[in-house]
Amino acid sequence: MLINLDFESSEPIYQQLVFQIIEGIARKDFRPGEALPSVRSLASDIGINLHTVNKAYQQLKLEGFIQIHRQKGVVINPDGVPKADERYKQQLEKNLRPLIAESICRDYGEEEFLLLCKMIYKNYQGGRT
Amino acid sequence: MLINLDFESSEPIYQQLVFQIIEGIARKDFRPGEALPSVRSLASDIGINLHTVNKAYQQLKLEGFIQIHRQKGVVINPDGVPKADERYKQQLEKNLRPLIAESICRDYGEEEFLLLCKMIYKNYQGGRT
Amino acid sequence: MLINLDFESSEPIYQQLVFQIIEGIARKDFRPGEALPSVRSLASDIGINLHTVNKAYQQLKLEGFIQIHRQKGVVINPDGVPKADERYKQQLEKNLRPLIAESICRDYGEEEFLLLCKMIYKNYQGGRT
Amino acid sequence: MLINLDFESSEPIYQQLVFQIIEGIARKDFRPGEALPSVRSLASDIGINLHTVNKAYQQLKLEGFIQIHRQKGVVINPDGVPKADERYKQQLEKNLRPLIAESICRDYGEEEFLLLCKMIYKNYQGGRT
DNA sequence: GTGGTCTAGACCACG
DNA sequence: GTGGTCTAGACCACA
Repeated sequence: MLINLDFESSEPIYQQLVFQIIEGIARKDFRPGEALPSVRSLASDIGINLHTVNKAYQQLKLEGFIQIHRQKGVVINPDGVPKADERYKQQLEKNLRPLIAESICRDYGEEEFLLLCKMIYKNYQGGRT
Repeated sequence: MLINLDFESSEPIYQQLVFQIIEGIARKDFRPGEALPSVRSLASDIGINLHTVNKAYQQLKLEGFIQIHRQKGVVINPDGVPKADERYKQQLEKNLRPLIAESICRDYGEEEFLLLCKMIYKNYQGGRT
Repeated sequence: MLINLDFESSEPIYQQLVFQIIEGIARKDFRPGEALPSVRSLASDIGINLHTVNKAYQQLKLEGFIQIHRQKGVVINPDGVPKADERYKQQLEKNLRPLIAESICRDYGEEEFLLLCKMIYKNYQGGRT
Repeated sequence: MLINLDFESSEPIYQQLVFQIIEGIARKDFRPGEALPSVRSLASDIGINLHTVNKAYQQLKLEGFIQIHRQKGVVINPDGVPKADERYKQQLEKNLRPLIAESICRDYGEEEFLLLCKMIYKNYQGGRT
């Protein structure tokens, strides 16, 4: 399990961790039902506090990515991640708008932008490396 | 000038302000060379702290969107916004990755995603409303 | 004997087990004097730890629902469950208060609430299914 | 603001706190838009750690009871608490079932049970004392 | 001064 | 051994 944190970044560590795990799921490094390391072991592995890991796990649980079983530890949601609903789409649009607005200002054309997206998509769909 | 702030959001107010102005430029509500309200007047207009407006303006200046002159006040950069450079593209990709990774997890297909982007592009290119 | 456990729930398994058995008594699936499976057999039936079943049985014994005999095994209390006493009523009120307070906040009216209670009562009094 | 915590109870302090505030809203001690004490001041007032108060506030925020404004502090949701939805009703039923099942076992009749509920309802609707 | 984040260390319930 | 809870103390971004 590869976790790549940037301790210099202003992005909270727990959020970076959340994203790294989501990325792992997208890349199919983690399959539904697969176990994740315990709070403690992951924390010591990457050298951060267990509460930080716990916060990331709690958020992933809230969003339906993982399940936390008492004492059995943490597993990727065996039923798969909840599908995109209306709320998610609105959130996604809200997140995309600033990126696109700035791209327009900087003359970064629509074609280039879409190409970049496709490139990232392809990057994930390469599957387990 | 329409400024739409969400005081309940976890997004800092100064960042919301930064984005609203960038959006205005993208939508061509603000043209190069056009004047923006002074820190004081904008702050009192939307009922927020001077420092908050100032922080937003400073960031916009740093990124080349505006110029701040002691006498002439604040104007949209007459030379236009700096074009997208390599650094910007990397930053953009870094911002897009989490959005795309989560979309994949949620079965929100590439086509839909690209369609959403196009819609937002079209939305901005409608021009001055 | 139908036992329905939710291993993802934050409610401890032994408490779920306790409640399932209480529910069985309320529904008259279990009659006074009737035998319950031994700790061992129940544990292996539902695939949980011996200690977990034991903890549930101990709690049921403490509250007077069952009797545990070294030889005869576990039986539903032949004298019936102890009647509601003052202590029980206070406990019940303490448990109901949060539910009712939240219902009020959420505009879930008293009539609806009482109707829901009646429905649950009726549901149990249907008798052995 | 009266907060009554039982430090002996097995119920987590933060949950007791959550309930006390919900109770305050139900009793109309707290009106929509009204400010709540800051995390720090409430923590020192009742002699607990600020993180414990924070956890309670975060949960109340998640459930829509309060809003947390950056730096402006905490206020009761001005739009009122979200109405009871289907999910809430199911949760409520799930919480009521064990209470009712045990009542049936203990010969605590339906009439008495409903009377107790009504009593609690009346108790809250007395309004601000 | 406010909430957000992170660290550190401790105890407990659970299985 | 696991997650859940609580405490304590620190720094930072925000307004």
